[in-house]
Amino acid sequence: MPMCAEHSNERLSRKLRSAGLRPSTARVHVLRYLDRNRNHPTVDQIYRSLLESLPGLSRASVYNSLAALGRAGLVRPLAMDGNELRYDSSVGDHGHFRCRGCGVIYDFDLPPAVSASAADGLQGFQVDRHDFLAWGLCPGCAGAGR
Amino acid sequence: MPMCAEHSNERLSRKLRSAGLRPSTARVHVLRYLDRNRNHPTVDQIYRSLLESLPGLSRASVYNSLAALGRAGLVRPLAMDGNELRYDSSVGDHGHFRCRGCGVIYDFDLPPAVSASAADGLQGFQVDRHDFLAWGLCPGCAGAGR
DNA sequence: TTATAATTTTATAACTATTATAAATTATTT
DNA sequence: AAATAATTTATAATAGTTATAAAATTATAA
Repeated sequence: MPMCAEHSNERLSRKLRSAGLRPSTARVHVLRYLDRNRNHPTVDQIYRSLLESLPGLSRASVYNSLAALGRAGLVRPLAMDGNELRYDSSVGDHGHFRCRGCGVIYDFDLPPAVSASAADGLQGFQVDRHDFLAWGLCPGCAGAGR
Repeated sequence: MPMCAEHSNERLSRKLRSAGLRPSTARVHVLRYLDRNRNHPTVDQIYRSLLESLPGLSRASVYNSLAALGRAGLVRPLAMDGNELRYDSSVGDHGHFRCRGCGVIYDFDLPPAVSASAADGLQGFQVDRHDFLAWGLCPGCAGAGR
């Protein structure tokens, strides 16, 4: 049974090219990692994981790739606290909830009306991107009484 | 005509006490600064400005004060990019828009329905706080054709 | 009021995430 | 295949934040 790595690479390369980006090794791997890991990883998590299959990969290259992917709209950054930046490959309209108990960041659906009516308060502004962020306790941690 | 500095201090001290915080010099000054500067200042901006009237003030003290004020719900942190943290003394429900042209962060009203219906997607979650963030170009910068 | 305890601040150092730089490499174009 | 442009690497520098211990302040109790 053949591995489909080449096919997957081809698909990702095409995705990068059609977004106007060269499909460099680092970019393909970063994009694939984010496609497969929908848990909003930090830059460090991405770097450490890719390093196993790409010895010699540099942190700067991961930062560069993420910045390029972000500019192209293929991924989006997520800053829920001041320090570390996380990345999300789900580009569709959804919000983010961070649990202060377990630290997990959950995606949640935004009714289309939310984004639309938020825009009502932004007449005359040109909105490139938006996000609805919430903090608190997830059902599990709330039940555990934290 | 008398200055009202003492009155102002008294008011802020009471505000701190009723929030369960000791009205230390640093906290009073940080809170007053945020009350008067609604432009979402960075920690560094707060520190540098207070240093003029409070020589000897340390950065750590500003960080400590802001953390205490944040826990008490008197101010709220705002992270619109990965690096620097800003603070907002408007605790009411509103969103934030950052212009990539001039860098200004604008407040905008959120129709009450927005927060309510966003909560629909968070059944079972206990939401402590939330924020609607948007990025793009403000009317002025959009007009200037950036 | 004085003594005691708890909290807060200061000064400093350490840490972490990110950005900048220049040389080497890689990909694209001619 | 050679030339050009873009990307990556390795390293250093920067910036923002957190940790630590001693000193100072504030609150509580005698």
